[in-house]
Parts: sequence; structure tokens; C-alpha cells
Amino acid sequence: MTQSLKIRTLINRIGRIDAADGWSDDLNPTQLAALGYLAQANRFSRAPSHVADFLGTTRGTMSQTLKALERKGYISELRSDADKRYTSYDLTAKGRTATRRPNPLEEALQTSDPAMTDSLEHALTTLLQTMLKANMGRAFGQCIDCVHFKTGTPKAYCDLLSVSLESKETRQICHEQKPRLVS
Amino acid sequence: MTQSLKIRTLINRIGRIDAADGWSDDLNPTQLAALGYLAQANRFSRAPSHVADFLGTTRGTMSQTLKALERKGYISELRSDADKRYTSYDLTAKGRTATRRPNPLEEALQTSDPAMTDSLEHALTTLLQTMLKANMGRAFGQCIDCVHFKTGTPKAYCDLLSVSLESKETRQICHEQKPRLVS
DNA sequence: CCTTATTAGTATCGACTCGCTACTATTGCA
DNA sequence: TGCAATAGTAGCGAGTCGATACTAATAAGG
Repeated sequence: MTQSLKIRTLINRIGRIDAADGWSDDLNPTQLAALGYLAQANRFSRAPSHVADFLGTTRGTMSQTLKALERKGYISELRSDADKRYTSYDLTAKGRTATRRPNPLEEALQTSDPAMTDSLEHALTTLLQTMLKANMGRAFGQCIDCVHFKTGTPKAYCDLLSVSLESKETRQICHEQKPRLVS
Repeated sequence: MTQSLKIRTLINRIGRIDAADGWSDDLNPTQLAALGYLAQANRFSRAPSHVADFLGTTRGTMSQTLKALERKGYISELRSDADKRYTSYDLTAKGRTATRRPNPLEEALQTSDPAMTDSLEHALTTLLQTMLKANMGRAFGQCIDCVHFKTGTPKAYCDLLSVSLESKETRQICHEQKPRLVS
């Protein structure tokens, strides 16, 4: 058994165990993952196609998942006027509380050695980056780490979308993000 | 966004992306994961309940998954005479080739810094261990790392099941495994 | 300006997983 | 011997999955 197979098995299993007992009342793993993404994404990145891209599934499947979440009252639809094809989703109050449930994975991490979690985060980030590059996938990083991000006073600015960013937004996820040179 | 949430998101996403394009001809992620487990498990650990335990699902679901795999010719059923409740599954030739398909996750790992993959494996193992302890889950480690494992000549021995082990078997996964003191 | 290509979202199909409950068969235990 | 525990399975309803096909809106090119 090679090391890469071992690591692949570990990631797969941890993800499954986490998903299995992460079933909150009436949310399945995919719905919870979509909800978690929406909670972190900025206002330009909350469309069905973005969530689908992020989670590696299709627009069709994600469209249904989001409709299910809406039906249950976790998110609300917001159609765009500028581009009438575009649909965005916002979390409701119910949705926000659902993303903050305690889970064994995070609890285990919080009692772990900080040096270990640091190197874990770095290794996983690098791994994902490599996989995405091979797959032409998007990074979905934070604005603050993006090539299009410009600091400014009083507000930061996105060169690509030509909009100024609230300070909270600089640490949200963007589907257009292109990682700046990383160590 | 806390670090533990970041790591949880990373693990979840890597697992999904890996599963998404790991769809071989007619195997879905769960079927592939079950097949991968069966390929690594020893002859005492290939029952539906063991696979279910390993993947964090239920006996009912796994029973169906295994029936699907059998129907497609990837595994074959093997009923026990000693305990007539017990059912075991073996991989067919078709099943063995299916577990050896190249995938972006392993390819990314193989081109990574060995020091990083070492620390990644260690961190993920520790994380899983901690989660399982909180959940009373089984470790599913290899015989060679088990408290019941005794070296011997010419064959190693399992103190719990009272059987001697082929050298190949000492590095297979066992559902009864109890990790020996780990660094 | 008008045609064509592209994009975003959705509905529908069949196969399957998911948790759940209920049931059978076998074994273990008192 | 009887009763509890265990292993596997069938069936239910909800939902994901890939695939395909469709509509509506926008973009691009002549």
C-alpha cells in the first residue's frame, strides 16, 4: 500500500465520517456543504454554477440542491437585474445558525497541536492547488490573496470586477480568485 | 473564518473533487470507496458491517452497495460455514483492476515534497484517531500496528483471533485492530 | 441590426445512496 | 430452553448523481 493511497483513503474516510454525523436535523452532506460555501462566498460568487464548481458537481445537481435548501428555508433566492440569467442565494437566519453547529472534526482540530494544524492546512492547500491546476479548476481563494486585489483607503478594490470591497469582503471566497504568488 | 473550519472545508472539497472525477465507467464514489476498502482489508474484515463501519454508513446502505457491486461483477459473495450469518466479499479480477485507476489526488501527491506528504499522513492519521475516539469508532489499522499482533517464525500470529498470518496479511486492514502505542 | 454562439438556470430520466424501520436467520448467553 | 444480541436484507421516501434537453438572456460577428 503506497503512501499516496493511504493519504487518499484517509481524506476520503475523514470526509465520510464527518459528513455522516454532520447530518443536522434535515440537511444531508451535500446540502450542508453547499450551505457552508454560501456562508463564506462573496456576493459575486453565490450562483448555482459557482457552488457546483466549488463542490465538483454539475449545475443541474446543484440547482436541485439549492431549490431544496430554499424550500426548507435555509437560503433565499435573489435574482439579478443587471444580468437576468444570474441567480444568487443568500443565507437566512436559519441558514446562518445551521452552519455553526459543533462537529467532531473541528473539535478534534481545536485540541490538536497548533504546529500540526498549521502544516496540515498548508499541505492540504498545496495538494488542492495541484489537483485544480491539473483539472483546470478554480481556486476559490479569498480576495485578499488574489492578483486582482488592491489595497486602498478607505476601501480595498477589485481590479477585475471594478468594485470597492468592504473590509469584511476581503476575506470572503470569490469564484474569480487567482492566487497571488504563494510561498 | 477559523483555521479548523478552513481545514474542514479543504478536506471536504478535496474529497468531493476526488470522488467527482474518480467516476470510473459505472462506479459511483461510494461503490469505489467500498471496493477500495475490500482491496485493503484482510479476510476477517470483508463483511457488509465492516465496510459500513469503515465508511461511516449503515449496514442497510452498504448491503445494497455491495449487492450493486456484485451485480456488476466487481466482487463475489462468499458465505461462511462457521457462522452462517456472516457474509464476506472478494474482489474479482475486474474489481482489482478498477482499484488501480490513476487519479489526480494520488498523482498530485506523488509529485509533492516527501517531507510534506509524511507530515500530512501523520496529521491526518492523528486527526482521524481523535475523531474516532470521540465517536467510539474503530481504527481499521494494519495488523502490524495492532496490540494483538505477535511476530513469530515462520509466521506472524494474531492473539485475538488465534490465527497465523501470511506475511502479506500483516499489512492488511483489520476491523478488530487496536493501535499499539503510537508516537 | 440581425443572426448565431455562448452562458445560466432548470426540468426530467434512471441509477443509486442515504437514514430508517421492520423482518428473518443465526448464534450466544443465562 | 428461552431470550437477547447480532448479521444481513428488503422496502420506504427524500435526495444526489451524471446525462440530456430545454428556455431565456446575453455576447459576438457580420
